[in-house]
Amino acid sequence: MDLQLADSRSSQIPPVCMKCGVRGGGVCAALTAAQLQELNRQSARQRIEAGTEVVGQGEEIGTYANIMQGVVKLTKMMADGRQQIVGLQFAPDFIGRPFQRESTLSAEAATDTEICSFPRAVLERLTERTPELEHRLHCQSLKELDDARDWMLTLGRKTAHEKVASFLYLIASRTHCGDGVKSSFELPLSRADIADFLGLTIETVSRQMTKLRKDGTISIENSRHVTVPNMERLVRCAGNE
Amino acid sequence: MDLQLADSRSSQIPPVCMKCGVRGGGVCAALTAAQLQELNRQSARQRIEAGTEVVGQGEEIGTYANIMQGVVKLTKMMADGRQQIVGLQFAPDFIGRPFQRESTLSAEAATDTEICSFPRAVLERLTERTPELEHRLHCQSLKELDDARDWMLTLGRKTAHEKVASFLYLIASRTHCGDGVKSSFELPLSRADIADFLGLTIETVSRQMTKLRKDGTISIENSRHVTVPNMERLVRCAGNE
DNA sequence: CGCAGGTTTGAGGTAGATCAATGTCAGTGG
DNA sequence: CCACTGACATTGATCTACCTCAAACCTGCG
Repeated sequence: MDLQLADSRSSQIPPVCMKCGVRGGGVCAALTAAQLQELNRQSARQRIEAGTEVVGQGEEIGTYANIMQGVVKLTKMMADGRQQIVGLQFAPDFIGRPFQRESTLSAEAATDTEICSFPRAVLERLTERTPELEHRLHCQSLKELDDARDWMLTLGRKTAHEKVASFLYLIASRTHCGDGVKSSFELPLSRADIADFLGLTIETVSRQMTKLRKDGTISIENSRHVTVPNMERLVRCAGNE
Repeated sequence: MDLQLADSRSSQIPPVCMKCGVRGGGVCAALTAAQLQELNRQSARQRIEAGTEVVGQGEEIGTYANIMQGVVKLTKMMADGRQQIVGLQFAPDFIGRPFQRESTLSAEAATDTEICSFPRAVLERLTERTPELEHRLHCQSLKELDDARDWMLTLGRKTAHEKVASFLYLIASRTHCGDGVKSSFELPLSRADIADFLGLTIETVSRQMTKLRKDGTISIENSRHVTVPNMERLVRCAGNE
């Protein structure tokens, strides 16, 4: 034990962690009360406005973070400005690429977001001592890898129609309010972001959305709010049969 | 120590492992001699012909494996037969998705391949006891994730010309024979596979290859053997500036 | 009201798909 | 040695899904 504090408070879970809605689901669940104390001493809850960058492509990684609320998009950009969203993260996901000094992508808040961030070094120290923490991080990496590969199939082999349906299905399943048949939700992304996620243009996204609306597959309350009367039908449109 | 054997031989690295060319680079490097013994008792070296499936999409995962030689492609298939390669693995990569019963993709030998395979349960038992092993697996997952995300940019935002150049560059860098300027290599994939990797058709791949040849960016000895006189030029074609 | 940011709609062009033919090369058997 | 076969690759002609460019349309806001 290289923890200096040994009084009774050191074994209490910090109040902010007690209140944290995502502690059970996030990587913090792997930590003891004492470790949470240690982490907590160097972490900061932050509100981040939509559109703000958390880490930049090519920048040194200074901090990691947990998402407490909101949606964060991971994007890659080419030298000429073409852009691709390569991942969407929701609470209680962990943001950051362990074991690497420089980020190969940029992380940006898609919606107004709350994160709990802490210095790189603190997490790495904890990871070395806590196999369960590395296990949690590993599981998250594997989940992200599964997501990425699913999306590669979408990007490489689906039509624009199927891509847009796949996207709506993805958001519906992450936001999961509804009864399994019907579903209604806010889109966390603008049309431009959706286009960057699907490898399409804004116009094509828009056209496919109106096509799905005219089909009756979805209805659009306003450009950000969508409801799906019959989920199975959307799944069929997405090509997942 | 729940290891039963305690004689001197139990602390020797098994002969087959001593001869193994990839032990240093693969996940086995995390294991003690005793653990290698344990793993070795249940593992099998296998030669696998090009085109043979190792695990199938939707099948239960029975075994994991290390690639000793050759190239393995990871593919996803839609219900109607459309297909996408979502990853290429080279020696000494580990094949398998830890902590999951059923495979969401299929792994198939792209070239004639040698693997060292072992039952799922053995690896999982070792992982629980050996944080260093999980760390190695974690690092491999992260590397695969980086690769997947790089490729998402390629799939979503690059032109057919750039895609083919990116593929050639990828193979050149993995095969790394050459001096950094010039490079010459065997393609481990048929035109059909390349098309499935790039989200294109065979015909488009072929046309872009001949275009690159007529440019002088590459020369094609035979359909499988390519040489790149100037690597930087290929990189420029790939859109990586 | 007018203006700005995001979204939709329209007209026309093009990269890449599709369909079909031809070419190449390693076997195989006469 | 040369014809025949089958798998794979290239080439050509046409078609279409998606892009590009341009205009109109919200919705909120000073």
